Amino acid sequence: MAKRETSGAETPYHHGALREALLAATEALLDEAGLESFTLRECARRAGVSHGAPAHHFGDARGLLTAFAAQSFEQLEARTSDYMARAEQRPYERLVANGLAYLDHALGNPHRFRLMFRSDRLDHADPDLSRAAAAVFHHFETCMREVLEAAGRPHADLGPCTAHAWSLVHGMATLMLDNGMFACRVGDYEAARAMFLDLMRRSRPLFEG
Amino acid sequence: MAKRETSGAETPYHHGALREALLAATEALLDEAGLESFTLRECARRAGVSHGAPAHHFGDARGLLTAFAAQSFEQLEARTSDYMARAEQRPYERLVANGLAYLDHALGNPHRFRLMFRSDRLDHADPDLSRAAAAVFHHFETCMREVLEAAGRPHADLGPCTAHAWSLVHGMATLMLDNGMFACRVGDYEAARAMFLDLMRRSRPLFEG
DNA sequence: GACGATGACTTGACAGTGTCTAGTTTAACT
DNA sequence: AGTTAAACTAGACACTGTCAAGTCATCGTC
Repeated sequence: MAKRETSGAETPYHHGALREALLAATEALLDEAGLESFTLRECARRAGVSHGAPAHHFGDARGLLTAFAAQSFEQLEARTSDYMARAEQRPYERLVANGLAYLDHALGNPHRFRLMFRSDRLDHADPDLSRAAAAVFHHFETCMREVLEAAGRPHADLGPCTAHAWSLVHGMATLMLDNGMFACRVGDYEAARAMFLDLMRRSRPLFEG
Repeated sequence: MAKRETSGAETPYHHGALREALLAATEALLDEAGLESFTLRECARRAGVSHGAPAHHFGDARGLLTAFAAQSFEQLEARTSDYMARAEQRPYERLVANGLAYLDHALGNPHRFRLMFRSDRLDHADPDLSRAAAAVFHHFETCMREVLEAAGRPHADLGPCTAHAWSLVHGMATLMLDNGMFACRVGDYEAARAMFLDLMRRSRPLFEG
């Protein structure tokens, strides 16, 4: 080959922001066709780079997916903060807002949400990922703690109550995504949200005693 | 090639029970290394046939996985019946037994359980799969109906209560499998069962009013 | 300013995959 | 006995992830 392409400034050798470009391509690929049709090579193609380039930034496919999942957890965390800030500032309403953020994140970005819990494709030893995931959990736990304290319930209930609430919202989200059983198809946000709010209303005495 | 192998009865041309052999090989592969390292060709190898043989019985990889998932749902259904038969014959105890069967199935066969909800690898239009999955759900719903009736609660609560209980146990199972968050590692059955029983005890007033 | 060194990226190869097509073997049915 | 259809083999294709080796650009140092 001569030097590069004949024309001038297109496709410089150094991409400059390949890391971000690859993460963006991953997002596009996931949203379009899901994790199963995600391909490292296609990802490189979209970023306009050769198939071997991603290895330099992420090691292998698992590394790229792990980085993307960490980013997704951070987005969830941000959404959670946002919802809680907009909610009525009472403990239970804040908890509900937290759950709603979780649900909306799942239903709004199904493929991204599935990846976040696909332990077989992720490197759970990765510090970024585990930090981001733990942050989401701790946020949730903090909400629950406020609910229990306001209701004067013993601290010993925190673990079980957190497990209960988180299992509930996580189970709902995954069943809605991967099982048609709730008669609430993907995309039917309103029905899903209504169902969640109803369950949270019913569960209230469980947490507030 | 002469006719076949020189020796006599080994590897007859017609396998005789290839369908079952392939399903068994799938089970072995999943249990050993999970869905991600499952391979149609390796599966054929284990069954002692050529790589193209499975297509005749299952069409493609999705078809084989779908058939296996249907079988797994049937196993779950059988386990549920078993647990319920052994339980104390009171509505709530039967409901708890049902949930426990679900949990044990998930924790005892993590890869199989994950596959059952991997909608991207399954053909949900398959009648066997949808029938087997629906059977599990209806079994669950029937349990809940008995609880509500015994407690004299309105029929309108059936939907929400079923959704609640199923989300709870499904969420617990998946979070235990794909997230280390419950500090209850895979294999720590007793802690998981204890946690589930505790949550079901706490939730009792929610369902019995 | 020349110059190593180092990171960013390309290129080609390799083993492996799922699926397709065409061909071969066997059993079953007239 | 001869035909038909099912069960299975064998080879090809396009594609994948990863690896090794090479090329290109930039940056700090003399």
